[in-house]
Amino acid sequence: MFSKDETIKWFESNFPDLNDPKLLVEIARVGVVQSFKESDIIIDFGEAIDYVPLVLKGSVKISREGDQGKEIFLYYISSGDTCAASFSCCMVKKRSEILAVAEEDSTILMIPMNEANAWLKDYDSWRNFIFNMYDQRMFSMIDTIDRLAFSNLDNQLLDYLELKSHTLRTNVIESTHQQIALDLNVSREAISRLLKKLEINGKVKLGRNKVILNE
DNA sequence: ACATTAAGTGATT
DNA sequence: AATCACTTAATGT
Repeated sequence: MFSKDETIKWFESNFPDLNDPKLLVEIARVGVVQSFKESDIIIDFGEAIDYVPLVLKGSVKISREGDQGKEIFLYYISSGDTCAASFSCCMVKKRSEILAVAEEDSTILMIPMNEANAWLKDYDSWRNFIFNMYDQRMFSMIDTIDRLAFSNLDNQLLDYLELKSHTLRTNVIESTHQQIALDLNVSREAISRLLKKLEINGKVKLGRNKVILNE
């Protein structure tokens, strides 16, 4: 473990935005430093969350429980981050919707949620910090969703259609699936199946030898 | 009507 | 995601 002074120093270098001296004193007063080994479970599904974790060292993988108990990766938090989800869980006094596992050996400063909550109104720097975290996590989640929802080829195909439509100044693209497939170096079947999806999603309309790009 | 070519589909790896 | 094998649909002669 680490002394209070060491913790504060470490804290200051990792969380430069939290530089309010009074806030640092508070953090030192109520914060508890905990160490985790790689793949240790920090927060499990359904566990009550009564503290906000601030990562001093290492990194933590946050996932959600999926359909058949499968883990769905949400995002990583690492030095200088906190888990936005844990905070929202605290606020509504719910049990954990998420699973937090140490990705590597990690050191985490636990802030009891009562304090974390009170600081929101007492310290601008704390409030900004938490809101920034929400913002960042939101974007990193959107990124991961994008990667899951659309394979490279989806976007490639849409780009291809849009480019062609733009250069030909028409949204009716007269080419066969086979031609498109050749241009994109994939099999004809792959194109047929993707176009079908795009049609179902209302992006295009299909006809023989043509693809009509919707607005 | 028939042949040809394009597109859709399921299975397999 | 590729390949295969097959079906179904559209189109030309």
